[in-house]
Amino acid sequence: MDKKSIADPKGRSRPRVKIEDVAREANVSPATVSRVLNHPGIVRPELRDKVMRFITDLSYTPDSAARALKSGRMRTIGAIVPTLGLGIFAESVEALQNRLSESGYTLFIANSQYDQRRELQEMQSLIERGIDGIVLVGGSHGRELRTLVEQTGVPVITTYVSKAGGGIPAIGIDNERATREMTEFLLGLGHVRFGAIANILPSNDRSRARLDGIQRALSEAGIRLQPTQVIRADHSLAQGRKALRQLLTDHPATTAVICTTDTLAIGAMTEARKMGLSVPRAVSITGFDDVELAAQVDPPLTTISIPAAEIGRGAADYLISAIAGRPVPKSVLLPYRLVVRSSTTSPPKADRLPKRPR
Amino acid sequence: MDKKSIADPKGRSRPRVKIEDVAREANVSPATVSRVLNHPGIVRPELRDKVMRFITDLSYTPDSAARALKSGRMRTIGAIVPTLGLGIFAESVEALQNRLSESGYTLFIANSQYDQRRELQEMQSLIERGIDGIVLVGGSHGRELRTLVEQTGVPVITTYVSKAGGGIPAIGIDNERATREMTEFLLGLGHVRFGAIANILPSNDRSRARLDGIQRALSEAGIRLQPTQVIRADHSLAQGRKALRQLLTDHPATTAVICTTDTLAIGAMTEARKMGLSVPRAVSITGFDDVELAAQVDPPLTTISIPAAEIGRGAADYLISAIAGRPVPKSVLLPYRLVVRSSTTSPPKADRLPKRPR
DNA sequence: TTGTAAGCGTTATCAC
DNA sequence: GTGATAACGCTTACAA
Repeated sequence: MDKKSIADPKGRSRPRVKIEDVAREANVSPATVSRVLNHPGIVRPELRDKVMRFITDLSYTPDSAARALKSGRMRTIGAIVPTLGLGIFAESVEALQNRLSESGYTLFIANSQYDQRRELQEMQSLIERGIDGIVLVGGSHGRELRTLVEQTGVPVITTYVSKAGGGIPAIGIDNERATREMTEFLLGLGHVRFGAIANILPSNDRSRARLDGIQRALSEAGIRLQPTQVIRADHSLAQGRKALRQLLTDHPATTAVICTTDTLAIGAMTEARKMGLSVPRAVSITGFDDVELAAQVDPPLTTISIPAAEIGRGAADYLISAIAGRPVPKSVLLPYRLVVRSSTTSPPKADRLPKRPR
Repeated sequence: MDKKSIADPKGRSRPRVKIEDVAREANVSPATVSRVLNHPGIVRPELRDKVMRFITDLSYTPDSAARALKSGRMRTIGAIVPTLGLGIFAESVEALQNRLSESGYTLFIANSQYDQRRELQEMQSLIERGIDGIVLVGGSHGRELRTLVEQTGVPVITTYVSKAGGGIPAIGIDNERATREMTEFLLGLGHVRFGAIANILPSNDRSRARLDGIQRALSEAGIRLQPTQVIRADHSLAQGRKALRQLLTDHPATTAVICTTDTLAIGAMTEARKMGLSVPRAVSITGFDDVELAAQVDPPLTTISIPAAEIGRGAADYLISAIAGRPVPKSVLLPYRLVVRSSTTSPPKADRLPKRPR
């Protein structure tokens, strides 16, 4: 019951110092102390300095609950990511958090486990907590979430994609364009027998877009990917391995395998080697994300590098502006980068001309 | 200025529904509504149900700021981790978050970048926000942080270690014992020429303890590790590679390399292969953490598996109990597990007997 | 068991 | 430019 007290060195607890205490010591009104803190410009410099001294002397810190109650702002941002276990999300979240704390905001983090129902729940819980803004990942979110956003008017931004449904602004890359470029790169190398490994989930529109990019580039080149040339997999190394084995069992002539994430690609490379296939000589493999490991595996992985930290910072800046009522862009398109390493090369000579094996 | 309002479908904004609105509709006093929410047991069942109906009908949600102001509890926990980029932390944090949200708590996450000053700053900022409890990683935290904890009386628990300084309770494993066991395992295999790769930082007592365990087991076996047999490295694959190269350049006869994390070990394995050394035939390499990748690399890595999710859940349970004033354990020791895979074997015959090369 | 009313610590609208 | 004062929405003695 000794609400908001501070235990002093001897264990006794004294009450938290409040604005009134500072006011009394400094011989001013609480209102002035509040002004010193919130609108320093409108108070006489000498008085302001004096008050400031007492604030630091008494080590007064405003009660955030009272402040929030009065002002309606919690100075708090929420982020809902599919999982923290992916280095790529972690990097954005760290950048987001760092940028926010520079501006006096604190970050709530929730994870949805790639489940739209959980995402909605977490969103509701954040809104109930009076969150000032929300960061989401990807553009597929279900109608309920979108109406929740509209009804509450909370500023929301979605990340890793270049556009999201329902008028939600986005910051990220053009996933489809990126894999299209990757595919064109492989086509340029002379590949004609492709396979794709994708972690498709209803809530994962990044992967969906990446797969679309592959198929689009291929069909523009007159190549149609059969259903069995596209393997769905959960996002893990083990699934990447399994997917590659299945793909090469069904289509042994495949010379290029495009994966929608590095994790899948690295799993696929491991399995290829285990099957006695040299990468890239027998089969070229590509990833997406450019995680730390991608450059370190053997052979180093050809992949798409995405500006994860920049996405986090950009999301922070967007929300801070939106909350302050400043004008904000509809969405922000960031550049990705095709990083060519050693997991890709031209196909074995015999395969360069489409010579269908019987 | 339309504080806490909700934009209705047409864009007009109506005020947030509050406890008084529910009370009026239900023909009861605000106090009753509050009681229904906070102490359902003490209100007559029929009345309670009736009020509940209005609460859901009006979709009333208590204002958390007002609630916090009045009750002194924010229903919020903070976690300060060195970095989110490590899968092993991410796993604990997710488990922590999931357990907390089951109990109506929300999680603030901050990252310290392995910097004690930043950790202190984040801690202060969390405390100013009226956080109810804090999760830390590791046991080395600087005096200032410890006095802050004592003075404010905020419940704190530290994770991944079995004991922390300054009377802060801990939940985790015995890092030193784990590497001692690992070292004894390698000794049992017949190794006598060891090397260690450790990511030592002042703030990282886990690594310190792990290194101590190695040295202790070795010295009990009559083997002394020379300074050049212990390579310090930052925590990255690239540094693991570099460290291995240096170690084997200075001590080419080394047959066993113990690393304090899987990341370092995997980097070391990559480099060993590049140097033309077979793992484990020429050199055995071990890790620590048992990340997903450890089982997937070639050869699969012998390592120590730590119960990351359990640490997260345990930390949540601890804090929830502590906040509720229930009795809590001084600290919790969790079991680790030595996972023997294929990156370790007996040393080449010639090396089994300590036969010093000139 | 339920209602009344007094704050919780702050900010903002008034006067001065 | 500064000082009273009235909320902000809720919880909890205390009274009924």
